[in-house]
Parts: sequence; structure tokens; C-alpha cells
Amino acid sequence: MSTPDATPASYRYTSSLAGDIERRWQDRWDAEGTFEAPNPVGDLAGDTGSGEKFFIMDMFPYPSGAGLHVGHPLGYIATDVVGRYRRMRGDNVLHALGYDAFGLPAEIHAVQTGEHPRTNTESNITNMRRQLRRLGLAHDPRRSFATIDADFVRWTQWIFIQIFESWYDEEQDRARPISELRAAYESGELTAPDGASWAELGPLERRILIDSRRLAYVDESPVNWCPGLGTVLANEEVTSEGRSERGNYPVFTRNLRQWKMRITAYSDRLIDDLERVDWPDSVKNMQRNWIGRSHGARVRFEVEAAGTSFDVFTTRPDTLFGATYAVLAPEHELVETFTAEAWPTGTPHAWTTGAGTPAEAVSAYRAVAAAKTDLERQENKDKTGVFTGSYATNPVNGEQIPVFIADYVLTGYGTGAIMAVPGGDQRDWEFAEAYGLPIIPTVQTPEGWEGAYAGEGPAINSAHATNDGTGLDINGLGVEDAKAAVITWLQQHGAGEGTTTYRLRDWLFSRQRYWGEPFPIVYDDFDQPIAVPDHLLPVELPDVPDYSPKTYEPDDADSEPQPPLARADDWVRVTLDLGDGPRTYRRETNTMPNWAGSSWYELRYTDPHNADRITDPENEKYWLGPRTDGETGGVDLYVGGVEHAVLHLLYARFWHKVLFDLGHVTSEEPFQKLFNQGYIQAYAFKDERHVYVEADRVEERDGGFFFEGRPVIREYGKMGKSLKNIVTPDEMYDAYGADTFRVYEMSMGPLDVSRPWDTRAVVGSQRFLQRVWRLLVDEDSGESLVDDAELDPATLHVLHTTIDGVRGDMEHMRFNTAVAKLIELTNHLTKVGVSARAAVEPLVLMLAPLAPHLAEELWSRLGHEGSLTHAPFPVADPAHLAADSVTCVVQVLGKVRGKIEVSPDISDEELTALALAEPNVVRSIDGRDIRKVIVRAPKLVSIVV
RNA sequence: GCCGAGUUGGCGGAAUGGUAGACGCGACGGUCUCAAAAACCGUUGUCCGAAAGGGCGUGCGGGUUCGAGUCCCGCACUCGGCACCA
Repeated sequence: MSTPDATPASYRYTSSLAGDIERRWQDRWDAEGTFEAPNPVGDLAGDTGSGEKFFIMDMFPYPSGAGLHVGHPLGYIATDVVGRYRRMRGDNVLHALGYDAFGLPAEIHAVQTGEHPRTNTESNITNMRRQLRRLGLAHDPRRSFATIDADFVRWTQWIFIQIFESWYDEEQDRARPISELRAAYESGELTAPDGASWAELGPLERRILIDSRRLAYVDESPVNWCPGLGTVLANEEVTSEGRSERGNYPVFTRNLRQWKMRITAYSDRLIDDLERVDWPDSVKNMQRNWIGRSHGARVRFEVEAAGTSFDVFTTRPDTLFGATYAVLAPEHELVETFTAEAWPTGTPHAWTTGAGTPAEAVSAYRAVAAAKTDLERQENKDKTGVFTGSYATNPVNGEQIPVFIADYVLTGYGTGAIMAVPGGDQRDWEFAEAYGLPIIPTVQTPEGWEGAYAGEGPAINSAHATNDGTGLDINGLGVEDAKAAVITWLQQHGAGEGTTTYRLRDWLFSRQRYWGEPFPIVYDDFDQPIAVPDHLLPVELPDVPDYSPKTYEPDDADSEPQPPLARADDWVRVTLDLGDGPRTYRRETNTMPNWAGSSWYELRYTDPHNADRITDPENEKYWLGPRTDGETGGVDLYVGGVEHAVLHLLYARFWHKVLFDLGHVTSEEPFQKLFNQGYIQAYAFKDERHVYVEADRVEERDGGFFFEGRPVIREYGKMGKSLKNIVTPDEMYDAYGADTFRVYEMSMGPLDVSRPWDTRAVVGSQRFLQRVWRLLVDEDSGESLVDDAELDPATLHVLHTTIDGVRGDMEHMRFNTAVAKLIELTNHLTKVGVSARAAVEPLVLMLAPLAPHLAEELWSRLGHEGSLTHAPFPVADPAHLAADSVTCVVQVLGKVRGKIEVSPDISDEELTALALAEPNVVRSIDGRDIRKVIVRAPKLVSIVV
């Protein structure tokens, strides 16, 4: 690396000079607390100023031990540029960075090394802080935290208790304290689902009734059990292949007692409020699809032989006349009830699978289905099933239709049972073909249509006459009208009603892991959960000899989860006085998923040291509250990758809404504006053995790529150690300095687009900063080159159009074009040899958000005392935006045939005359009649002949 | 299959319906140097032409318009999400 002494130009802006400047300013910013943002109240209280507040957040990092590559800081640089720009606009900017520090990698490391996960995690945080500090990010260091800090865990647990101690009031459409539910039962305003009154219930029954309504509850239900990881997983953590997102182990559906959060109560609000936030449409759509709201009908099918009925959900009640059989999911709770004693006479062989009785066939089928992973269920799309031996009554026409069980019907969606309409549904069609079931079309198909038809058309075969005239007849109606008619009829006849179902399931919240927040829950002798009182929070993790859950063979579906905390006997047994004297309780031994901390961390930035509340209401209202009535409030700008579209971003919205309902926050949404940055990707190279070779040693020539003289194949994708294509920020700091690195990342392209890293191209950004430096500083002597000359008109024009453009680009986060405009200004000043203060001061100020260290250095060399952090961002003077002359384009039949330099305020007539006089235009017209002349003075004349 | 985003030079990318390719990389030529590197200056969509100038050109096929990368219709391909969701 060159040093200042190695070249004649001792004061050239080289990497080492940049490094000196950058470290010096970083130390000074720290010492002066330059980026500390004042709060309205509390320990960080100060003068919040007259400007707007602006709260920026990055999706906080997991402190991985692997270190950073150049892709990681992209979003952090972008938010830093926005924050620095907003400060120069006079805003009070809150920007800090915490660490999402619970999670599996640290626990796996701990299991392997025996070292406590906290030790490793904290050293990773230290290392990451060091790497990021070198970038010069303008964060308020007082507001940084990690989700593993005892103080943070305390409030995570406190929020859990808030959720545990509340229920969802469907009438008022909001969460309310559980005490109000108890009061409603006591007063008789509400009764238990079975109609029992509060007075009739015993103490335990009362508790079970209350517990069943909580927003955080224990429930035995089908969950994703992953024996390979030894834990259960949320739906969102299972891939579409039915494997764990972490570790890629098989996942099985098992009925287990686990903690859940009633996120489904918020389905409608989570969908509807997407309209009120400024988020990318793609993310909104992903959330809508994930919640999966569908409108339809619930239809009751009586099974007379069994003396009971089952409900199905359908989005197409208009096709009810085409329902020729019904299917229950194999796990449906009524399967046994519907399983007949013996096969009805004439049952086709295919329906029985050769079993002697329905019970044998059903239990064999259920056993096979239970042993399948979700992946196996998905891979095999051949329709299979068995007949239960029972028939159900189609309510619209009284037809007896056979009831099957089949694994193409899912237990978790709708009612876990369907009416099968082979004429209108491809899956039902396939099943009907396989089992010889009748197919009745109920919608007129287009000419020549084969197979199931799900499209528009008039209803056919859809009438049933009854003696009393109450029969349903929808023939001829369109799909929408038919749906409405059927729902009305079902409601009148007590056979069903219109309803809405959701794909979203309640959030499985417990994990059998060590490295997570313990639940603030104990169990009493009745085995019922009780919240640990606030003053005993946080419940801290005990030290244990072994951090691993009991894991199993990945394919061992019958294994049972066993959390590591269950082995810490001294911790599990605890004596507490919960108001009725000291008693022994048993602690909950599951831990929270690593989504817990990130579900509320935006709140803690606003009041990070508050010991009495998650955040003071004044601070929350100032930083997050709605600016005007009807707004949701929330973080002003949240930047991160799209990979959290349905995980973190859905959970965080849910928790925030609960806290809003309970009156703890004034904002209805956590993140008002969301921006997904793209990824920086990289090329990787493989040799003829398909082994990756070091990418930085590959040469490109003759249109091919070579490593040590041998041809290699190029691939495009992620940066990764195994791909041998990692480029680290540290390498960039050493070779160019942080400012060059920042400018390069911002100039590569639009922030939301992914693009390949190209180390060779970074030098362009360095050359740009060197040119800026050379405008102000003599490279040989280090003397200032700045003078007080007046600006010529052309320079004034370039300067002010640049100011105008850069401001617009900053407002809309178009940093790539902002950099391009600053380069153009710099190139202009270099070309005309202008180093006048009137030009270079605004240049330095505009550069400050992007290359803050260099800008601070030049600002002080311009004679200013303090930091330019709060110096005003330049404002364009409209008087200088208009150019002295503009190039007018003359088109003939839409093709450019001439250009004229004209005054900006030229009249249409004058311009037309000039255009028609242009020699090349005259030649193009070639004597033809002019039919029309379109004039857009002063930029364009279009001549039609 | 459904939903969403995209397709512009050798590469990353610019372009309120009005000069396509700003800015940067690379490449080519030059200055400086004993030489090289760095730095600086110039050229660079493509074809015809000595030049002036002209033809072609934003994935493909149509359309609207004086004028389309941009708007409309259809298609292909790439990427992302969901997927036996009734």
C-alpha cells in the first residue's frame, strides 16, 4: 500500500490519508456525543429542537462469529446517509443499532465447546461493533442493546405476561385485560361455551375456562416436531419442502402440548392495516397471502347413521349440487365416530383397500398418513383415501354421499373437512376418477372444456324441487349471485352460513432450546400456568451442564421433546409467595423463539434505560406516535432484507397491536415505512473438478475466466466462505478507506435491486473523492486552494441544478443518481478550474451524508469550528436553475434532425422560425408540405409532413 | 398452478411520453516516467461514410401517439414468494 511519503504528492487523498482522517473523526464524534438524540423525558431528555422527529431503524443483526462481508453494511450505510441528511435538514434523528443475540448458532457453538453461549455471543458483538464503527455510522451509542441483556429480557418477559393476561374481545375487536373477562363471567354477561354459568363451575374449571381465552395459551394440537433439532417449530420456520429452515431436518406433524399466541385473532387487522402503511407491495402481498383470508360458507352435512354432523368450508357454495362425496382429513376428530361397523353392501373394492372392516381400513390409512413427513405428503400428489362406511346428506338435495378420509385434505385449514365437487375442483376430479365417483358439472363450461371447471358461467344442474316449495334453484345464476343465493338458503334452513377462514395458524411460541428467554410462568399443583409477578422479572436462565435439548434420529417421528432446562432441577422447583403464602411451584422449561426480542425492539430504542416501563409514554408518543389523526404511527423508515417479510414483520406487528390495544403504545403499527434493500451478490468460480477456487485470483481474458492458467466456470450468487468469494469491509478500508467504500456501495445502483460486487470498480469512487480533495487541497503542499472568487454563470447553473437534484434524490433514497450528480459537479469544477468557496462549500455539505469523514475534514479546512453534522443542507436558488441557453431539439416525423441553442424564454413563433430555417431540417423536409408543427418551447419542435 | 418483480452497450446502471445510454467500471489512444504503477487528458452502442450526414438499436409481436425504454394488448424468458389452502 502506498504511503504519503512514497509519492511526490504527500497530501494526496490515499487510503492511508483517508484512514487517518476517518479514525480521527470517529474518535471525535464519540468524544463529543455528536449523534446523541434527545428524548422528551427520562434519562436521555434534552432539547428536541424545532425540527421534525425522524426515527430510522435497520433490521438489527445477529452477532455471527463469521464476521462481515461487503454485502452486510449496504442497508446500514443507506440508513446512515438518510439519517445524516435528515440531521442537516434540521430533524431530530433517532438512529441506533442493537443486536438480536438469542438463537441457534450460539447454542450450537456452546454445545460443541461447552462454553456458555453468552460468552461467545458477547465477544461476537464486540467484534461486530468494531467492524461497524470503522464505517462511521452516525448512531446514538447510548441506545444500543442486545436482546440477551437482562434488562431487555425483563421487558420481553413483561410483554409476554401482558399477552398472557389478556383476551380478544371479538365485539370490540381488540385485546382486553383478562380481569375484564373474569368480571364478565362473574356478572353473567358471558357464559362458558357449553352454557354453564360461572357459579356452576368449580375453581379449576373456572381457571381452565379463563386460560382457554388467553392470547398466550397452552394447547395440545398438531405442531411441527423436528426430532433432528429436538424442538418444535413455528409454521413460518418450516420450509415448503417440509423441513426445518435451520439444519434442513425433516419435520413431522405431532399432537403436542405447547405454548401458542393467538395471532389469528388479529388476522383481519393485520390484513386491513397493510393499507395504512408505506411498505413495498410485494411484502404486503406476501403477508396477505400468508394470512390467506378467504370468504365462503360453512355447510353442515348430517350423518344420520352416526347421529351427528360435520361442517365443511367451501369458497364455492354455488357448486353444492355437484358435491358427490365428502372427505375428512385423516386426523379429523370425528373420523372414529363416522367409521361404520361394516362395509355397506355393494361397496366397491377400491374404497375398502381390501380391509375386512371400515375400522381396519381407516386405522391403517391413518397410521400411514401419520408416519409421513409434510414433504412426503406433498411429493406424492396421487389421490388416495378410504371410505369410512358412512354416508352424509347433501343439505340442498338430500342426496346420500359417501364420506371418505384422504390426506389431500388438510387438518389445519378450514374445518378439516370438505365437500368434494369433482366437476369444479381439479383435486376432487382426480380423486373421483380414481375411485369411480360421479362427476356433476354445476357451471356451464366453455365449448370443448375437459376436466374440472373453476371459471365463470351460469349454474346448471343446480335445482331441487320439494313439495313445500322451499327447494333451492340457482340454475342460470352467475357464480357470485349463486354463491349469495346458496348462503341465504343455507342460513334459512339452518344448514350453514357465510364465513371467512384464514390460512394463518396461531403462533407456536415454545421451543425446547436453552439459548432463549425463559417463560415467566410457573405451574401450581393443578398444573395450570401462573404468571411470575413483575417484581421477580427477569426470570434468568440457570447455568446448566449441557446446553443441548435431547435430539433424536432426524426420522424418529415418535420421539418426545425434552428441553435442556427440564434437567435443571434446582431451578425448575421454586418457592414463591404469590399472595397465599410460600408454596412450591414448577417453572416452565421451554424458552421463547428467537423472534421474541425482535418483536418489540423498536420500542426500546426510544427509552433504552427505562427501569419502570418498556418506554415512557411521552417518549413513545414523540418517536412513534401518529403525526395526525388516522395515521398508524411507527418507525419513519425501516430498512432490511425481504427475507423477513412474513416472519419478524408479522410477529412484530402482532405484538405492537396487542400493546396498542392494552394502552401501552399510541402507535398502531411498529413500522410506518418499510424499505427492502437488495443484496450484494458475487461471482464464484469452479474448476474442472467442480471445486471452488479463490475468486480474487481468477483472471478474465479472451471472453473466458482462468485460474492459474486453467479455465474455470463462473457462477453468480451469494458471498460465502465455501464459495471462496468473500470480500470483507476490512479489505476495503485498507485499500480505499471507509468513505470510498460507502460511496461505492451507494453508487452501484438503486438500493432495492440486487447486484454483483465488483472490487475493480471501487477505484472509481476513490478517484471521485480524490478529485474533490484536489479541488480544495494542494496535493504537494497540503495548502488550501480555496479562494473567494465569484462564480461564473455556467458554474452557478451547474451548482444549483446539482443542489436541486441531489436534494430530490436524497428525499427518495436515490443515492446512485445523487452520487452521479455530485461527480458531474466535481468534474465541472475541475474542468473549469474553479475552487471558489461559493462552489466547494455546498459540494462538501452535499457530500457529507455519503462521505462524512472526508466532508468533516474539508469542512474544518474551510475554517469551520465544529462538526457539520447539523450544518444546513444546501438549498437551490431558483434564480440559478434556469440556464442561459438551452438546446432545442428539432424533430421531423419524430426523428431528430437538428439542434439549436436558444434562450430559455424564447417564444413559440420565434422558435418555430428558427427550427424551419435549420439547414438539415430543410433538407429532411425535402420540400414536402408541413401538416403540423408541435412546439414545446424551449426544448422541442416537432414537424409533421 | 397462483401472486409479485424484472428484461436497456463488454459490465453495474441513467432517462416528468420529447436528444436512449447520465455517472462509474472496463477497453483503446495519449501526457508524465529510464520504465512501470498511480494520477491526469481524450475516444468508446452498432453499421455505412473521408467528412457532412444517414440506417439500425431498450427481450419478442402488435397497438395508441407528431413522438414510446416509458402507455395499452398478447407472448417469451429470468428472479422472488406461496402451493393438495377446498
